[in-house]
Amino acid sequence: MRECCDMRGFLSFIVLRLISKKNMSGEDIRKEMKKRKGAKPSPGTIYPVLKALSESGFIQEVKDSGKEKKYKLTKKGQKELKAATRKFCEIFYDMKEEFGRFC
Amino acid sequence: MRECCDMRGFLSFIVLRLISKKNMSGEDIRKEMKKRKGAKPSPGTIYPVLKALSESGFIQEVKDSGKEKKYKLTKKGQKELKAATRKFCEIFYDMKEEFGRFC
DNA sequence: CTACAAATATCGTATATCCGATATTAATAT
DNA sequence: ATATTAATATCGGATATACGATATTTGTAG
Repeated sequence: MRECCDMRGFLSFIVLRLISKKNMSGEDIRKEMKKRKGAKPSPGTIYPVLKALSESGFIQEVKDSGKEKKYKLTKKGQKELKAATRKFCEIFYDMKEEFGRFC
Repeated sequence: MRECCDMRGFLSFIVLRLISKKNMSGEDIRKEMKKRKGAKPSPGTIYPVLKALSESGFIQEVKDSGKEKKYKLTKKGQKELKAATRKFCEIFYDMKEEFGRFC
């Protein structure tokens, strides 16, 4: 249901955010996470997420040269991301100060 | 290990943040979540988190009149919150714009 | 065409959220 | 003292992260 406080969609949220900025493959995402966090998520983490997001119709494969499989956001995915962002901000509306201090 | 991208500590993160601002009981936290999200987390969600946080030494019961059991952050909890905030900002450093638009 | 390597896919396992339901505790009202 | 009620605690069950290991696909080099 994910009605109330379910924080379990955060990895999907992050992936959606990344893909929304630039078409990305699983490897692209893993590299970006490494840049941000210092460690790559394991393949067993990222590919199932991509699959689920794809099956939900939020992302879509893009034809591309090379062996990578790039994804782009669908219309549905854009709506989902917007809704998720709103929720995120409702929970963390008071993070602004910390963003100033830590980021 | 929660080394890389484990987003599964977010509820604890939120609870730690709330308690850091004001000593709070489980009910206080549920009410605050309702204010932010429109729905209360179920008791089965919040009390186990409080218990785990307490057993980890991050929060501590405070004597209080009334039937509520208020918690405060411990020194260890303060350190944990600071570290968690830093991690949070590393992942979401590019949320500033959205914070402007949505919050 | 074949070998290689990179990217992707899948599997088994573990833990952290989550919920609803039920039980317990404890302050208060009668 | 007992009943009421709010707060807390616990339980069973579900799903979303996570990992490491293994398998499969696919582009490229030879």
